Amino acid sequence: MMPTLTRKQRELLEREELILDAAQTILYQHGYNYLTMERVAETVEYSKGTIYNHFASKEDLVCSLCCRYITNLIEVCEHAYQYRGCTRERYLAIGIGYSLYHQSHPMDSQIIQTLKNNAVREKVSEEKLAEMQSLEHKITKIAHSIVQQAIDCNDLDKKLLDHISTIVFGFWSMHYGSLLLDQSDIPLHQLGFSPVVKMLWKNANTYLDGYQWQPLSTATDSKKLFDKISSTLFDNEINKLKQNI
Amino acid sequence: MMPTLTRKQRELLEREELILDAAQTILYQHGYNYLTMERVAETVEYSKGTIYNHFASKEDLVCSLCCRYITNLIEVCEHAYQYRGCTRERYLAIGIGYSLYHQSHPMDSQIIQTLKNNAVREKVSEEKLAEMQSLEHKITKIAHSIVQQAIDCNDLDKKLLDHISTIVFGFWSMHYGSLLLDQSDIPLHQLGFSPVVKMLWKNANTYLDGYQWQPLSTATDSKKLFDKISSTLFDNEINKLKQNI
DNA sequence: GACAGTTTTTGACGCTTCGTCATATTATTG
DNA sequence: CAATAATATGACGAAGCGTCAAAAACTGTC
Repeated sequence: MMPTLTRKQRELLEREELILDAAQTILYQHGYNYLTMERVAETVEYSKGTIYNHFASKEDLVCSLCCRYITNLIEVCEHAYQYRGCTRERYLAIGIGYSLYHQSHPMDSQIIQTLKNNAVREKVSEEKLAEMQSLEHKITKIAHSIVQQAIDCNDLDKKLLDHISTIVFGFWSMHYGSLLLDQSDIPLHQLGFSPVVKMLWKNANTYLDGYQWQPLSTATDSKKLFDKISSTLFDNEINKLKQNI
Repeated sequence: MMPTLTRKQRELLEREELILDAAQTILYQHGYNYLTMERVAETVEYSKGTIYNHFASKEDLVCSLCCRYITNLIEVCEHAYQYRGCTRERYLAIGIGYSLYHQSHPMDSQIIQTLKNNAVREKVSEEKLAEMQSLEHKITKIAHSIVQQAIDCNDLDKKLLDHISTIVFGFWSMHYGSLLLDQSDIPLHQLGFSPVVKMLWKNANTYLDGYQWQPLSTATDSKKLFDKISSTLFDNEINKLKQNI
C-alpha cells in the first residue's frame, strides 16, 4: 500500500508549513519591515539556502502566506453561503464575514493589500501568482452564484442578468476599498468618519437597495439583521474580537 | 521691496521640483523597483547627500510625489464641483474625474496605493504624512459639501443628515477599491469582468439610487450623462487617453 | 581681493538585506 | 561499506539605504 506522498515529500510539506508559521509570527509581532529571510531561517533553525529551496524570493514567501489568508476567506465565504436565509441575507453574510475577518486579523489584510501592489507582484513567481489568483477567483464564484440564485428566484430583477459580474465587482470593491482605507493608519475618525464596519454595513445595504434586491433594507430592521447573521455564523470571530477588547 | 522668499529659498524650491521631476520620470519609465536615490541623484546631477537634504528618505520623496498627485486630484474635484448641473450630477462628476485621472495616469494611482501600505508609511516623516493627509482631507471636504447641498435642496432626504460622511465614505471606498483592483495586474477581464470604468459607473449610480438621490438613474439616460459630464469637464484627460490608444 | 566664518555639497563608508553557489553533509543504493 | 545522489549550509557578491567628515562654495568685512 503506497501512500500518495513519500515520507520525504511529507517532510518537505511539513517544513513548508513550519517556515510559513515562523514568518507569520514575525509579521504579527514586528511587522513587514522586520521580516527578513535571515530571521525566518534563524527562527526555524535552518539555513537561508534551505528557505530558498522552498520559496523563490521573499515576496514568494509572503505570497504563500497571502494564499493561506485567502483560503481562510474562502472558508468564511463558504460558511456564509450556507446561511439559512434569503439570497440577500446570504450575500450580505459574505460581506459581514469579510469585515469580521479583517477586524480580527488586520495583519492578514495588510499582507493581502501588499500583494495588490505591482512593485511587489513583480518579484513573485508566476506559479504563486497564479495560485493566488485562482483562490481569489473562487471567492468571486461563490458571490456570483448567490447573485445568480437571486435572479432565479426573483429577489433580483431578471433584467440584471447581464450585470451579475458588475454586482459582484461593486460589492467586492466597496468592501475591499473600505477595509483598505481602514487598515492603513489614515485617521478616519479624526476626519469625521464613523467606525468603518458600521458605515460599510449601511453602504452595502444601500447599494443592494439600489439594485432593488429584495427584501429592501427599508423593510427590515437592519441593525438586528447584522447581529443575527454575525452571531449565527461567526461566533468564533466575534469572541476573538471581544477577547481583544 | 523684499520678496517673500530669498533667492536662496527660491533656488531650493526649484531644485526640489527638479528632483521630483527626475524621480517621476524614472518611475514612469522603469517602475518603482528601479527608482533609487542614487539614480535620482545621477539624473539631476547632484550627489546623494544633496537629495537627502531635501527628503528624509526614499519613502519621503515618494510621498512628496504622492502629494503632487493628490493635488492634481483636488483640481479635478474642484473642477467637477463647478459642473453646472444638479447635485447628483456634480457628485458623479467627481467620480468620473477620479476614474479618468486614474486611467490617464495609472502610475500615479500605483504610487498613491503604495502609500496606503503601513510598511511604507512607517518610513515617511511625520510632516510629509501630515501634509498628505491634509490634502486627502480636502477632497473629502469637497464631496462632503455636495452631499450637504443635496440635502439642503431636497435632492436627498433630510433623514440622511446623520449619514453624510457615510455617503462620502461609501462613494470614496467604491471608487478607491475599484480602481485599485484595476490597477494591480489582476486579470479582471479573464475573470469575466467588464471594463472597470464601465462597471464603476453603473455601480456608483446604483449606490446613489439606493440613497434615493434624485433624479434616479432609472429616470435618466445614464450612458449619455457619462459622456456629457466627461466631455464637458475633462476633454483634456480624454484627449490624452485617445492619444495613448 | 584677501581672509575668516558660515553654509552647502560631496562621495566614501558602514550597514542591512537579498539571492547565489561551491562546498560540506546527509541519505540512498548497489 | 563505498559510490552516488540529494540536500543543506553559510560565505560571498551585489545593490541600496542613509550618514558624516572633509571639501567646496558662498558671504560679509576690512
